[in-house]
Amino acid sequence: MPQPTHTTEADFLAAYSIHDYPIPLASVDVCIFTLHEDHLKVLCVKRSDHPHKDRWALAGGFVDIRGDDNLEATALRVLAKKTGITTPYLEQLVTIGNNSRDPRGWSMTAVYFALIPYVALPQTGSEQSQWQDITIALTLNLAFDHQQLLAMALTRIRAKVLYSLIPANLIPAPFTLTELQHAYEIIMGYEIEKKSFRRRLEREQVLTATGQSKQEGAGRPAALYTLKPECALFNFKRQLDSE
Amino acid sequence: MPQPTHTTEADFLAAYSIHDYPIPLASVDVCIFTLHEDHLKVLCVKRSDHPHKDRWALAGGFVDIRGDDNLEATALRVLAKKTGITTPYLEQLVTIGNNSRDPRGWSMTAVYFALIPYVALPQTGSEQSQWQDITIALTLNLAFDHQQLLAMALTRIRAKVLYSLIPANLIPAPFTLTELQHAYEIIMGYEIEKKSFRRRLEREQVLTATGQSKQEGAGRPAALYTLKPECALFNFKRQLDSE
DNA sequence: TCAATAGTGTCTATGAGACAATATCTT
DNA sequence: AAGATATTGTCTCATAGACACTATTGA
Repeated sequence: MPQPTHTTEADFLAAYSIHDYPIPLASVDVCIFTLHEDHLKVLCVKRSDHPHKDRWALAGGFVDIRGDDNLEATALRVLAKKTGITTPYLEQLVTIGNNSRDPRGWSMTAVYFALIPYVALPQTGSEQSQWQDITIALTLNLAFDHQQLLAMALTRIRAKVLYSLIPANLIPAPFTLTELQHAYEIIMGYEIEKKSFRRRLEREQVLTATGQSKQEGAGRPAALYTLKPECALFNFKRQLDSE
Repeated sequence: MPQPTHTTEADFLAAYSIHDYPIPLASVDVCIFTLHEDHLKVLCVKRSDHPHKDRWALAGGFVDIRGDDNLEATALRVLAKKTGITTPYLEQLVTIGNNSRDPRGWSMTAVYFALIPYVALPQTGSEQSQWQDITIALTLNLAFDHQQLLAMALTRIRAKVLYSLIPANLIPAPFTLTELQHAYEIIMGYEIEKKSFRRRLEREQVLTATGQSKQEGAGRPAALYTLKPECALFNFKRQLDSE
């Protein structure tokens, strides 16, 4: 790709056009997770248009370089459109770029995952979106490479659950310690020791007691807590047993 | 962005042009690390052209959608061009996309870091590349947002050194346990206990003894090992103390 | 009082840190 | 033998798991 030589940067930029070279499509896909009725769910969208019309897919969209200040803004726009939620836990998972994932051409997608407390989905626009149980979603033959992206997101979440506080982002606050532990157990797929679980939280002082309590049927009321905002990204140094 | 409706996917794709919408520039940047003379070094390139002409930068380049099968191929191409190395440890770090990082326009870059044993740099082409000591590199006022990218790469590596085998990728194989431990210590910035270090390696059986040994001046010869290929991505469950 | 749920006490097991002791080289 | 470097033995400490025990509520 030979280029003329320019004396100043301004000179160079004035002559520069991105259309001199073909460039990839740029998109963002978001695995939006929540917990509902004792199951981990992911938001799936029924595609209303080509390509892969009428197949289920993850939430996603092209980067709008006029409207989106940055990649995260694209992710938040996609998320807000589908769920109405504007302050999720949002983490970049991976970026995939190749010529085979999208029939429209060489495509580069930044994949994020978002964790939110359950909300009923507003059905906006022509695309139908739905919370799908994870085990179901993995059998839906999702569009593009979304099956693999979802699998990667699950792998990441199941790794992080062992040493982070991410499940706190999947349930409404305030929550009881039992509710929080239950969120961990649903993601992990097995039960953990109540005492170990509480000891870690206590030792690291990552929760705030609201002073309120909540009663589950009969039995002693449980204290309610919130996650300290400054501890949202806290990582324990030692992991829980991986079964 | 209104679009006509198409009956079939083939119909849709035939009418599709990526130039209907403006899209970001797509690039890959690579923090190439090595260990040399008891220091962690990063490969820096003196930019021979605008923008940021004559400033130091990380290795990087635009995605070539005709030549690169995928993003990793772009990273490997950049790496091979600068170092001649084709089989590095290569890990995706983060992807940054915004309108401010590159004066040429909205730019999306997938950032990788590569870990390689030291090699003298072939000086190919017009751009001068050099191994820079990390502490120096952080003061070079790198081009674009490369200062931040380098800082992120360092953060990632210093986190992973506590529970992974990544330092083994920075030294030539085979290596002695003392050499490997030294690689860890350079990255960590403090010394660790020989016994703990060796115990972990022994317990997890992640190294292969070559049967050879190597003598460092006077003193007992040290056994030589290589990293088992299938353990390249092994993670210890517990971390070393973070000082 | 009993059932149910929340919360605690405490013993064991694992694996990291500390550091002393032993082994195998060169000079 | 002395000095240097490699390798191992073993005690201590921190933290997770197991599990029994106590606490507080409604019926």
